[in-house]
Amino acid sequence: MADDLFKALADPTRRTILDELAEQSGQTLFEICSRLSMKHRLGISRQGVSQHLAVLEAAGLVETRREGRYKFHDLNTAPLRQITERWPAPAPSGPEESPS
Amino acid sequence: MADDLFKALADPTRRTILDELAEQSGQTLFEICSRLSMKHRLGISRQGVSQHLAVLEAAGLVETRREGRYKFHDLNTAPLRQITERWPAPAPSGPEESPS
DNA sequence: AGGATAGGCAAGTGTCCGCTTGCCTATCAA
DNA sequence: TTGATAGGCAAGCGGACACTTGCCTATCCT
Repeated sequence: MADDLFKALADPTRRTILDELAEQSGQTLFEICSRLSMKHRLGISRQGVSQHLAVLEAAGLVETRREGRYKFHDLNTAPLRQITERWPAPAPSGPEESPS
Repeated sequence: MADDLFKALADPTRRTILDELAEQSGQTLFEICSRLSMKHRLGISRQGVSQHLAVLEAAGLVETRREGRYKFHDLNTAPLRQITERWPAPAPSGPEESPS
């Protein structure tokens, strides 16, 4: 379950894709391809990007909607919360309200 | 930079180690080894765990302090923040104070 | 219909990485 | 000093994964 999330985040190209979708949501596969190529100088094939998107979708980080022959991709940051929830920041050492 | 962080989180055994250090900080290599073996039924060699700890330390997620022949390991959750900072939650759609 | 565009499936390849094995160093106790 | 404990270094192996290539399906436009 969480395995898919961390595996998806492990690849730098996939993280760049998330960056692009954060900047502009609803991009198609070809748009993402050209952005990776132009902005980030990433020489990667269309199928490579498609496979990355599949991994991101399996992790719940990307959601897709189909319209005709277009498939739009949207970022979903919700799964990222379980990371900081799993290893929460330590309780502050200063004086605190006792919640008992 | 962030590369080390995500790579460190990518492995399930390393995430379990973080769990153990979150539960009890300041464990030695041998303590972590026996916990992985007993609690989690993970058959892994001492060197395997040692290598995992090195990766976690390179990512800043684990800090170590040496005392005599013992080396204690502590969890540091601070690097996790850059994840949620990189892809922040979308602005709420409800009525909001205009910050202009 | 037919071409063009947007995307998908599957097999093959090279590389990185998790893990083990074997040996070495350092600190402590008897 | 000798043995035991805690940890480190380096080479080697096997599997997972990112990426490519080649071909196929679906939708749109003229």
